[in-house]
Parts: sequence; C-alpha cells; structure tokens
Amino acid sequence: MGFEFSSESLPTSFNFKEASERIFNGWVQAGYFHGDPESEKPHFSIVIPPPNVTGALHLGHALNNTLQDILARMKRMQGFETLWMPGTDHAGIATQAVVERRLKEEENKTRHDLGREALVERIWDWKGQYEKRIISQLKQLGSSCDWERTRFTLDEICARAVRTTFFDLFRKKYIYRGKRLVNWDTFLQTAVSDDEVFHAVVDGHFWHFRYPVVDPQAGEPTGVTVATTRPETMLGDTAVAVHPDPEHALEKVQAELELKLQNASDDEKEQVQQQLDAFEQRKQIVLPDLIKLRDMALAGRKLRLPLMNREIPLVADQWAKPEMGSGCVKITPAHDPNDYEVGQRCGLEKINILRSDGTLNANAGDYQGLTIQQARKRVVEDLENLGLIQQIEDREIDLAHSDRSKTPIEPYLADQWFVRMQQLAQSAMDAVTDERVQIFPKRYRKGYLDWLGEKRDWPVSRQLWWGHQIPIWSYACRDQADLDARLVEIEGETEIQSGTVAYQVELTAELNEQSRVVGDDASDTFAVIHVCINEENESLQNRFVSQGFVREEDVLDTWFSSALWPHSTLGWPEQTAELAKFYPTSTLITSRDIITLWVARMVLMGLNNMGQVPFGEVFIHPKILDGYGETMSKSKGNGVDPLDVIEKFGPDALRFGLAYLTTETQDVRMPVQFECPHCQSLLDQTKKNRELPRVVCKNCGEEFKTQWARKEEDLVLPSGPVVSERFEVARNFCTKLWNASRFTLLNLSGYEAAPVQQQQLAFEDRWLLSRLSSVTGEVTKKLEHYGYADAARAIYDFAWDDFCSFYIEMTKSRMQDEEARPVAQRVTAFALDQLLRLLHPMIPFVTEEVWGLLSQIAPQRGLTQLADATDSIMLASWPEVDEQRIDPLIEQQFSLFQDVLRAIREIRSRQNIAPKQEVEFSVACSDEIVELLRPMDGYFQSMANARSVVWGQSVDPPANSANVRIEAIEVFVDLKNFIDVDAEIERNKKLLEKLQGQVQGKQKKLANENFVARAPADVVQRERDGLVKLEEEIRSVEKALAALESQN
RNA sequence: GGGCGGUUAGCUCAGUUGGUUAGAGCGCCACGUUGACAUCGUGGAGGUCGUUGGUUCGAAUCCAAUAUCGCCCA
Repeated sequence: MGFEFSSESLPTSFNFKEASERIFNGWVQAGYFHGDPESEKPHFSIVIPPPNVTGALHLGHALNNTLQDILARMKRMQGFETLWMPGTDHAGIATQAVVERRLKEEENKTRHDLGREALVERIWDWKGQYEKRIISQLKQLGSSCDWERTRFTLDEICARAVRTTFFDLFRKKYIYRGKRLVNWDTFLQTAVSDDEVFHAVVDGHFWHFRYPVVDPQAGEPTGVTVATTRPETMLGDTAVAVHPDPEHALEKVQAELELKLQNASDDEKEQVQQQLDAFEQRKQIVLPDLIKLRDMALAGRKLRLPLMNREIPLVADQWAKPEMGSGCVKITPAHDPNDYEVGQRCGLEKINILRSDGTLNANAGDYQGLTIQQARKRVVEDLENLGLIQQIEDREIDLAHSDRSKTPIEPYLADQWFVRMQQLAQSAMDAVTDERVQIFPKRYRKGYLDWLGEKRDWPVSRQLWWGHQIPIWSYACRDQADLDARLVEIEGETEIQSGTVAYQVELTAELNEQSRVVGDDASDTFAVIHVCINEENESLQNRFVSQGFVREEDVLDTWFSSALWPHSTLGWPEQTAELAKFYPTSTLITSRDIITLWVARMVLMGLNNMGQVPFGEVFIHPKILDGYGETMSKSKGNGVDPLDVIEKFGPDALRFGLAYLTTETQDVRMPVQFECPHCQSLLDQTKKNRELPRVVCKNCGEEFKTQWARKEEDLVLPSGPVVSERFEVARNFCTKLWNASRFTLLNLSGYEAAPVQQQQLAFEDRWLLSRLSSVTGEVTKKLEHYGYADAARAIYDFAWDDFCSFYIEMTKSRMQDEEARPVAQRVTAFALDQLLRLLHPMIPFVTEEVWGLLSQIAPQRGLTQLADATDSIMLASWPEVDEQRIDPLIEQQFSLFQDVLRAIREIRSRQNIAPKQEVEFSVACSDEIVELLRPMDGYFQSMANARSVVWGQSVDPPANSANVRIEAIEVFVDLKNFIDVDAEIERNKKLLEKLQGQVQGKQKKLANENFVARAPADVVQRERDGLVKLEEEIRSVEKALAALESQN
C-alpha cells in the first residue's frame, strides 16, 4: 500500500523501442506460445503460410501474420489450447534462381561449374540467412508462434512426409510419366510454371510465307500463305490448318460486327462501318480459296514444307481463324501451346527441334546447333532466296518471359511426372461443396471449384537441384525379353513383396501412341521400369543402381511439399500427440493468389493422407496496393518494409493499422512516402521519384538515397526508408490509449479493491459499463468471423470517444472527491482492464506494458467478483458480455446529455467565446428530461465551462441568446456580453432555409398519393411525425430570429 | 475471351434486409497549451454516391447496359 505513480515516472508516450524486445522475450521465456498436446482444453490451431526463403518479408506478409496472430491471441484468452505452427518454404525455383543469379554476378559461374552438391550447399547457406531474418521479422511483429516447433518444407520431418506421400500416390497409380509442353527457361534450363511467367510487349515482326501444295489440281491454289512471329519454328511444322467451316465462321464474325454497328455511338459508327466494309471485301477474296482448301484438307492432301523438304498434311481445325491473315495457320505442336492442342485433336506428330539450352537439335536438319536467333535469321534468308517470303510486317508482340531469368520463354516438350487428379480433385471439391471447408469471403469458392473442376493432371517435375528429388529409379529395357527378365527379378525382391517398394512399367509404344513425339533422343527403348522406394534407404537404393537403375534427377514442385504442410508439420506420417490434438487445424489465413496452387492442394492431400480436411475454415485477406493501385514490389520501388514501419511507428501501430484496413470487399490502397532521414518529414512517393537513386527532400532540401543507389556519390547519402502515413492513425491511437492509461494510473493512488454495488454506480459508470458490454460482444463476434476492420473500428471508437472523451473527463471531478473517488477508481480500473484485454490481440505490446503497470497499483480488480491480475495479459481471460449491464435506456439518455453538451460547445465556438469565459445556459424541455439532465449539471461546468440557469417546460430565452434545438430540447446560451448578433442572424437564416427545404421535401412526399397508399404505414407515419417536428423547429428558429432582429 | 472485385468528401475507407437531404479517420479552416494526451482538445467547411437506362411510392443500396481500374484463368 501507499504505492503510487508519479507523472515523472510515466512518460507521455509508450517507448516501444525500449519495451518491444523485453516484452516479447518475456512471453517466449514464459512459454506462453507453446501448444501443449496433452492439454484437456479444446484446441485452436493454425499453420502459417510458410514465407519462402527467397527474401525478406513485405507488408503483405505483415498483414497475413498480424491477422493470424490476432486470432491466436484471442483464442488463447478464450481458453483454447492454441498452436500457431511457424515455418518457411524452400520455394524451389525462386530460391535456386536467386542463388544462381548471384553466383553469376559475383563469380561469373553457372550451376554446372559448381555441380549439384555444391550448389545445393550454397542454397542451404542462403536459406540459413534468410530464414533467420524472416523469423526475426515475424518476432518483431509480435507473432505468437510456437517457435520451438519451427519447420522448413525441406527438413527431415517434411521430407519424410513428402516421400511417404509420393510413394503412396505412386502405388495407387496416381503418379505417371508423360510428355508435356512446358514454359522452358533456356537460360536457367528449367521449366517454369505459368505463374512464374510474365508477359511483355516487344517490337517484332510478322513474317508471311508460302508453302507449296503437293500436286495441285486444276483450279486449286498452288500454295498457302501462313504467318508467324517465330519463323524458325517452321522447321518443326507438322501441318497447316484451315477452318472446317469457314463460311459460318465468317458469317458469325460479320453478325457480331453488324451488332456492334447498331449499338455504336455516332463517333464510333464510321469506324465500325469501315471495319465492316473491309471485312466484306476480304471475304470476297479469301472465302472461295478457304473452301477449296478445306475440301483439300478433308481429302487428305499435302503441302511441301520448304527447307526441310518434307510433306505435311493440310488439316481442318477450328484453331485456324478465317477472318485473320490468309485464314490458314501453320501448326508446330512441339513449340506452341495452341498448336499442341491442334496436334492432339488431329493426331499430328510433335517434332521437337530444341535442345534444353535453346540451341537447335538434329530434327532441325541443316540448322542443327544454331541458337534460336541465329536460326531465325538463316531461315528467313533461305526462304527469301527461295522467293517464298511474301510480306514482313512490323508488329508488337506479347512475349512470355521467365520471371526468374528475365529471358523469353520457349514452349518445350519435356518428360514430366504427373499426379492424376480425377479422384483427388473430386474429393477436394466435395469438401468445399459440403462445407467441411468453408471459404470466406464466400465469393472465392467459385474460383476454387472451377479450377479443380477441370481436373487437370498436376505436373510435378521441376528441372532443379533445390527440392525434394523425385524418389524414382528407372531402367530402360531394350526389348520384351529384357523386360520380362527384369520383371522376374523385381518380383523376387522381398521389398516388393513386403510393399516398401513399388514399380510401374511404361511401354514406349503406348507412350508414343499417346503423344507421338519425335525427339532428338529417340532411342530403341522398348519399355521403362520405374521403381519407387517408400523411404530413404541408401543400401536399397544402391542395389537398384547397381542393377542399372538410374535415379530421376528432377525434383518435385514446391507446392507438393507445401500441400502437406498442415499435417507434415505436426509430424505425419508418425502418429504424434500433436497430430492427434491439433489436426485438423482450425483455420487458414492466406492471400487469394494461391487458393488453387496451395489451398486446393492442401485439401486434397489432407484428405488423401489423413482422411480429414486440413482446416475447417479459410479466410482470404486483401492485397496491399500502393497509392496508384499497383501491387507493391521491390522491383517497382514502392515496397514498404514492415521493419521500417515498426521502426517509425512501432509494432502495435503496424498491426492495428493493418487490421483496421482489413475489410471484406476491398483491397487496400496505401499511398507510400519516403521518410526524409534529415528532417523525418514524409514525401509522397510518385511514379517518377520512386525510380530515382536519390531524392531531394521538399521540406529541408537535403538529399537522401533510395534502394536504387549504385554509384559511389549516391551510396554515401543516408537512406530514406519507404513508409506510409496510413499508420499514423494507429500510432496516434496507441498513444491515446497510453495516455488514458497514464491518467488512470496517476489517479489510482490509494486504490483499494472491493466489490461495487449497483446502487453505488454513477450515471456515467452505468453508461460506460453498458457500452463496454455491447462493444465486447461486437468485437468478439467480428473477430470470430474475420471482421477485422469492424472489430478495430468498434474498439477504436469505444476507447477514444466513450472511454477517453467522456468517461475519463467525467471521472476527473469524482477523482477529486474523497467520497466518490473509491468507486470511480474501481470502475475505471475495471474498464481499463477490460479494454486492454479486448485490445491485446491487435496491439499486444502496449497492452502488456500497461497491464503490468496497472497490476502494480491495482493488483486486484473486478466489479462484483474480485480477481488477482495475471502475470501477463496473455493469461487473462477474454472479456465476456454481461447482458445485465446492457441498458439501452441509459445509453439513450446519455446521448441526450451529449447532444446538449455539443450544443453548448457549438454555440461557444461559433460565437468565438474564449474557453476560459464561463457562459450561462438554459434548457427548455420536458420534466422527464429535466430530471435526467439536471444531475449532469457539474459536467456541463467541467466539460463546457457552462453554468445552467433554468431548466423546464417554460423557459423564456434570455434577451441576448443563441440557441440550438435537438428534437424536443432547446438549448439557449445567454450571450449578454459577447454576442455577434449579425453572425447569429446569418446562421439562423441559413438554418431556416435548410429546414424549409426539408419541409418541402416531406410535404411533397406526403402529397404523393402513391406514397401514402403504398408505403408501409410506419414509414408514412414517420414522415408525418418528422414534418411536425420540422415545423416546430422552424417556429423556434423564427422566434429566435425575430428576437435577434429586434436587438439590431 | 471467361470469372471475380472496385468505382461514395482532396486522400483512405464505412454504409446492415431499398425508407428522415449519406458517415469515419486523415488533410483543410478557426480557436485553444499550469499536469492523461499537441502523436492532443473544441468547433467548422467539404460529397448527391463512375455513366446511362430500368424496377419501385421511394435507389448509394435491386436489375440491365456501359466506362474505367485491379486481380485470377485461358
């Protein structure tokens, strides 16, 4: 006892720099983040979407993890045994590409110079560095992950899960090998997935050339014209296509144009008409030939492919667009995705002309060994010499580039392992359809279901060294006898019999039947035996190798291991206590761009391996865009580093700011600024200055460097971090909370805990407790349904407006009153206690700090039941709604008080009355309202420096007065000494005008027979009542106006 | 080309089942600093809800078309 805080001991803002690490380490050391599988409590578990180890975290990660942490912290307080499983992802291609690029830049070496083992070792080094950095970032954010359990998708536990899964799928015949057209990065010599490809428009050409018809009949065209942006691909052409029904196809296009003409505005009409005329003209010329060619195609006629001098068929296929070019199109199935489809439909050969390094192979004949660029030039020259080039157009081409190497992508036919999706996809669709997995917001269901509905087999091979190497050993058999002999041998293996090894036979003839690929490695293989081993077993593997089996070099798609994340991290395939306790996990929080790549695959793998969905709910959160609506990225220079935000505003502000922005429908636009290192002012980032190596501060004129600084003279400048002022709101809120807490702590001297009787409560106490209960309910409900922004707003408004602006202001006088003080202290301490708990999930650091301070001076708190404060706010229970305390009547009455107070303040302000100058006011209102408001007299004094004179039904306004009317209450402020009569007249006139406008609107509405007859009775009545009130109001304004004018 | 979402105050966003002449924060303007807080307080100005058409007694809200921006898929 006797302890008290002095204003000197409490600074006026929370020093997060000093406190954050101390507080966080305290939590870790106490083991509060640890999920106990032996616990009896119900579980709440969540797996982190593992950030990839390519680089540091950005603001999107900060958002993603803040949202998870908010839930985890709330659930812990609600009494759930909570596990938030952390970890990182190896991100195969992305990480390998980064390391390879550095290797090239710094040592001018390729991966082949280093070899597989050494490269992988380097990538592990990289991973070590970045994983550390990422985890440190997550911790600075306050993430309450169970750090002792941190996993990595390539660690031993995850590797075992991958191996077990792959073996299982292989045994079930869900894994098979096939050919597939992939996006080939000739620089990195690997396939890249579609989402690792970006498109860029480049200047190019469109070459038109002519293929002669073999033995043309009389009246037939002697050749066809085709066009391409990649002339060298003609070496791999296996057909030319013409539309099967050119007449109808053209009619359709014409009909569309005519429709467009009908609907076109006058400006556009002319243009559309021109298009239509040109179209008709073309049709006259092209159509007869196309019909002939179509007939020739159906008759099985051939063309002669120049340079290669081979015959290729003319085929009928809808891919040929009769309205474009000549209406015919060359088909290169092995080097174009659309042509590949045509090849499949028409049973064409697929001739691969490329080697993996981007040079041409033996199938390219004389052009073998050239690069693509060289071959392009030569092919064009040679065709030119043959007189077969008809036209060369300049054209902008949309060209696919590899995101990793920034070089153009070549479509390339490669051996790939696939996962058969038929059953797996169906199971994942069913899980969402029958709501075992619920996706929020609901609109994302459609994309998930549509994508899975295609049931496209999943190509899982990646031509990389960084990843889970595919556990398959293959043996190529020369002939049937060889195969038979091998099979006998294999069948004899004990491991085959015991089921730890499985095998498949791939007959080359069957494979060719499916894809008919002509490659440069065409061998005399008769069949291939693939063996898969269920777990790492060196001696067994060596045995197969000694028998001539060769291990598959490729590794698995990263998503294969991520797909197992919810159960692999818990120890599967081992039946661990963690798995039993925490699987299925409760929810998954992620971003929308990986719903298909990741979420869908986790569902189907979870079902396959565990027989249960991996999570019951999925929440898809917004994306963070910059002020121009562009996604943030380092390459644009508009990326905000969460650590810069933490440095400037603190972790709580970062978190609260992000939660405050997480609405259901919107992505988040976040205008970005540079922070000047010289004067700390913020400079708006523009599309221009975000690309500069140095920027001049508009405020102080000094220069600072950006991430683009390379030159010596730029590098010496101090750097200006990229931040966003959108976090100011949250930072100010944290400071506000801190200061409200500071006030409370300073006023708790002599606090003694004791139960508070209902009748001891002051009017404002009951009001605050009522509001607190409502807000508790709202915040809880919103957070439980991912309504982060709503929850943040509700608690923000309550803390700032209700608690600070009203409750604390009102307790100031009670705190000075010996008699009223104890109850005021108890209620304030309780309210602050509850407020801290509600805020803790969003702003954990400042709430923990205040919690500790509050517990020093008020170690026991409560209204009816006293309880000792827990050591940490993390151990405190989540506030419960006390229905008994919700009192709508009190809230309504309180808002009347607020209205009157606001009216007095408004009059003071518009009359420019100095705050120190006391005013007198009178209130005209019913007796009931007098009853209610009179006890608040002192608060009008303390909060508006106003003294009441008369209350009641018949109040004569003072001669010199200003008035405000609120519903049935009219407030008059006596202005004896300081009235600005003209201003007051002006204001009343303006008000009168507005009111008259409103009356007219209502009168018009009520005069409308349709409205009166058809609108619901209560709506009509409301209009009538409103009209009466307005008319009363007008009368009082007119009265006031008359009084004022008589003064003048 | 298909799907999804956005378009409300200078900026960033709310706006529940259609029902008084649309809200918040920031910014702006005015006034204010001897104790919780200038990272603050009090007050004020500011928008007719992208456009067009429709449904309705009544539309920011429902429907259709259209413009524009973003994302995903092809």
